[in-house]
Amino acid sequence: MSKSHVSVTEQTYGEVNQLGGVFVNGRPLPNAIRLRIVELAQLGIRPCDISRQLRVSHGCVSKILARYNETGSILPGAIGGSKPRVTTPNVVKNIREYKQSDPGIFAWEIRDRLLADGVCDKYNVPSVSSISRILRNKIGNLSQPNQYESGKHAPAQASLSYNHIYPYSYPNMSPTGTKMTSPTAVPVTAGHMSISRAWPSAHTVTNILGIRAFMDPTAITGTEGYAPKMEEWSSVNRAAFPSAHGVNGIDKSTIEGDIKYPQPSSTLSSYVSACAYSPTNQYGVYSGPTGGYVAPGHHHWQPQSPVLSHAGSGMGMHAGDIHPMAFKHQAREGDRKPPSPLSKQQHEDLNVHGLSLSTSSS
DNA sequence: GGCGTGACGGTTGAT
DNA sequence: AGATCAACCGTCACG
Repeated sequence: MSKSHVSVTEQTYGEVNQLGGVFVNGRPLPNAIRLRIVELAQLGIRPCDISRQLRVSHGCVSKILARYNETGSILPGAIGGSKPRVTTPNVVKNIREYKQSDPGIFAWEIRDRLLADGVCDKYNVPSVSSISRILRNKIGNLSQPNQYESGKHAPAQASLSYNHIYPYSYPNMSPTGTKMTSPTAVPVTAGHMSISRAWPSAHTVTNILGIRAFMDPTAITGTEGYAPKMEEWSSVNRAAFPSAHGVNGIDKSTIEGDIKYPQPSSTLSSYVSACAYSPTNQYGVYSGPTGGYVAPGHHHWQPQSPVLSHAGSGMGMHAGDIHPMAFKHQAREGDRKPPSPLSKQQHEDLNVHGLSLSTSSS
């Protein structure tokens, strides 16, 4: 075990990997780092070099890049939670109706009917055993009304999605079953992430890396002083990413609606602050020594990369930028892992671990 | 030396 | 409120 605990105070914890990078076991790398990994890879930098420069294990780099190649997203998957229920009230209601109309119906027949009637689809149809359990536990004596129905039978309403009830919308789930935010569950926009960025010259990794926002607290103005939970944060970014397409004029229509939590229009400053961890952030582990990487005041990036420069990229950006290129083109949308369920606070301030990315080796 | 992959220990959030 | 479960995480080591 080369890992060593870094915690020096009760407020900071984390571990240092073999490369000297700080990470929080069990928690995703900051999106900024993830983004950096992808961006560096797009600049042609080898994964092994990215690994060394960012001090992220090569396995992680490989994983992030593979995920990006597969899904077009740099974002981590949804952590935690449980599988969505399939035995929704609507399903139970329909099962009861089937049972009432045909008391001798088999569970597998009910299952088929749920599919045939569009009450469920292949992703959320209950198993036969679940149906049997429903019949046994929830329906039982059909002569008795139950909680799900008080009077007339409502017709099977396949279109009655339980999105508003259940955070996961099966029809929107990826084949991998990754949970996806229901469109109606928590309207989200990512307008604040709709930023273009200038990217430094690819001539040197050092410049490319220029992670001032991580390194230089003075560059982090407007840090809210509160870092939301990582999942919230990542969910924000996850939700935010589609807007990048809007920036690219690819999928703007999908992001202009549901703006419920507009973010400051200053995408640069807001995102820089969002991506910079305050020293009192939740983990504290990425708020290590700063300033040694990019000299404050000398941070000015020019849009030079043909790969990563975009319209309106005149503004210098910091490491925390979520760049449109963080996603692949829309054609990838189909196989992207859907975003994780959005939860309560994720629309609030974006904060990313401050990074201890002292890259003196460069 | 670079890279893909699985085990591992950990976190998270819904149930 | 706490336990359980199943998702995910990044690191590490191996091939």
